[in-house]
Amino acid sequence: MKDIAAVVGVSQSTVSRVLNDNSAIPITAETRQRVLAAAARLGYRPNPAARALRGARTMLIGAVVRDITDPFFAAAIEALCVVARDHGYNVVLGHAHGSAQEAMALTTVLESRHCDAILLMGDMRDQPRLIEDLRNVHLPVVALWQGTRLPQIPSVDVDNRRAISAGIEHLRELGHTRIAFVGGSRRLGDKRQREASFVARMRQLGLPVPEGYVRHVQNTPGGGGSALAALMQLRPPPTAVVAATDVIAIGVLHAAAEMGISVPRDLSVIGFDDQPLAAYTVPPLTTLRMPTVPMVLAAFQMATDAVEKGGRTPSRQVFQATLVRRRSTAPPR
Amino acid sequence: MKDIAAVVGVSQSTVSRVLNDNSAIPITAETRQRVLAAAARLGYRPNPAARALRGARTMLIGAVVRDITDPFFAAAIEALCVVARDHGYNVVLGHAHGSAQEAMALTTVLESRHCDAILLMGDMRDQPRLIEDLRNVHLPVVALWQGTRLPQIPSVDVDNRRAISAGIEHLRELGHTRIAFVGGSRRLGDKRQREASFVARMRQLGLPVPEGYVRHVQNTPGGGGSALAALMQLRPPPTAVVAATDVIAIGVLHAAAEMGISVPRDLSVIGFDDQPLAAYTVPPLTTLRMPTVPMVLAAFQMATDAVEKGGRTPSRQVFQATLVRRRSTAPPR
DNA sequence: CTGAAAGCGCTAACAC
DNA sequence: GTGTTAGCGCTTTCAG
Repeated sequence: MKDIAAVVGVSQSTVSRVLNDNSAIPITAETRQRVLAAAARLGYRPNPAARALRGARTMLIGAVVRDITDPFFAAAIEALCVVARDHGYNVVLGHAHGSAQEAMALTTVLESRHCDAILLMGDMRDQPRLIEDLRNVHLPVVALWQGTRLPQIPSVDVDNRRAISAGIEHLRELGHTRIAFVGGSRRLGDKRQREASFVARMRQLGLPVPEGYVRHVQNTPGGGGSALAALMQLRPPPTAVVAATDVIAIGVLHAAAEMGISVPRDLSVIGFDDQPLAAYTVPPLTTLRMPTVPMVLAAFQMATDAVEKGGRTPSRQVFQATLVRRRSTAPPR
Repeated sequence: MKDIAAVVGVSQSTVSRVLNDNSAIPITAETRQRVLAAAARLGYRPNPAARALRGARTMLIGAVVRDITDPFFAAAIEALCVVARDHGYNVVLGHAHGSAQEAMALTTVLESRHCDAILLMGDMRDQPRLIEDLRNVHLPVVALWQGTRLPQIPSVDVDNRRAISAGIEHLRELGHTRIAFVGGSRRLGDKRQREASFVARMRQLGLPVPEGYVRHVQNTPGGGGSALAALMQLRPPPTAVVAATDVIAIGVLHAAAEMGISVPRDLSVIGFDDQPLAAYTVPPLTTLRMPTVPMVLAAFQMATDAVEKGGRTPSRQVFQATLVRRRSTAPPR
């Protein structure tokens, strides 16, 4: 910028004013043109670091995500990228994979001072240090799919209770009574809520939840597969499975095919999320659709509002999931 | 930092030296302790902007990705996150989705001055402006899966020719001769190379490539489905399909099931990438495994080496894909 | 309307 | 061993 000031023969401050379109301070049209021309010619690019130093926003939003492998979160991140870019922001990715590297999470957070705000995607309660750090950092933080209320942190969640109820209702209408649930191994966030909701709702409807009908596995297709293997040993085995996520449901579908169990004839399967591939499984997966884009948008706006207004307004938005009927569910034999 | 200097009663530079573990300049153990204590008490966090202003690295690496929806790229980004964090870096996501918003790509790049280096993931040739910008920016750029040699830009690629040959070879050993190919709609990067390799190799083996046996569709499951529908109208229809990506292959599997075509009995399908879900499709997908993690690591190291050494060393690394035999391929009827 | 100058938080010569 | 000082690139009063 100094260079361009020198070339044009004006002061740096004038250049700054032109380049920032500072409407409060009028500039001669001619000066403006000369500056603009010189800037273009010299290939001037503002240095964000210097701007940031002056207290300007970095236009970066941090996303701390539990597990990027999960296609559901991948889709969420994509949504965030789009939303962010539409608002002139870019996204910085952190991830809090495995509590072993918890110490490293610290670094992630420290580095995140680059950002104007932070989005927590997924439950981070097993990373107390991270949350502690976040509380100290003087940045807006919004929790998405935290699945549990974190004091002082505004959050955007899905109504797991109603969603799971809708899933059970669908199966019940088809005539199922022996319904199993496959949830996450660590009892975290949404998965924990879904499991609790499942048990509560089944009881409420007077449906049995026999020993072994609620399983905890890793949130992977492999996890879903091993859960199904175990479920099919039970006497009597379930005629339907509600999976806590589509990833698990995909594993159930896969394992069923391997075991020669026909879906939906011998077994109905419901997933949760409606991730992009859910419509293309064999058979297509009936699932509870997460309104991912609206949720991400809401979280983003809560975050940027907080950046602009400065204040932290602990609030909470809850979205509803909707049942998508495809062909992995049918009446029991 | 000024505060902590004031509290301890030493100069700012001393504080800086302690906090940066500057071993060249010795500090009294006692002073160090006092500084550290004060820093902890005051909850001091270094301001990265100020550091960056001094010319220090931002420890951010930019990833410009073609399409984050693609689970393959999602996996690649995850790999990058892990690699980056192991080296103290964070990842900034840009994306160049659709050439309509090409102008916006400019912004992405401008913003990317935050970063120490940039990784291009996927072919960006349809975004000439982006590439132009990148050339002007004085940052190390490494292209991953560019699928085409970009002048002056070091790249990491997979050997599409050999991979596709291995796929064809596998089908030929099983006894297939009527083999179709489903590739990307825009003739870009890897997908283009794979298609060209397919045609070349088939000719070389003296196998027919009838009219309509090479299809161009969107890189989505839906694309794979519509391609299969078209292929099955052909007389004679193919007995095997080589898909340019697993995403397309998943769509083919799905469509086959819908159409009552049994895989692998009536049709063999080969994918490309071995994305996480490929092992859990119904039936499990035979595919050409991309060595994603080594490739990402290589690209990351090329980028950071360039950051450290300062020089741009145009170079190119090529990795081999390996055939993973699962159950979507079998001898033709 | 434009210029001069201070300062954002930090580092690195250089001096003591 | 520690303090002083200048300056990274930019914005922003405050004077002209």
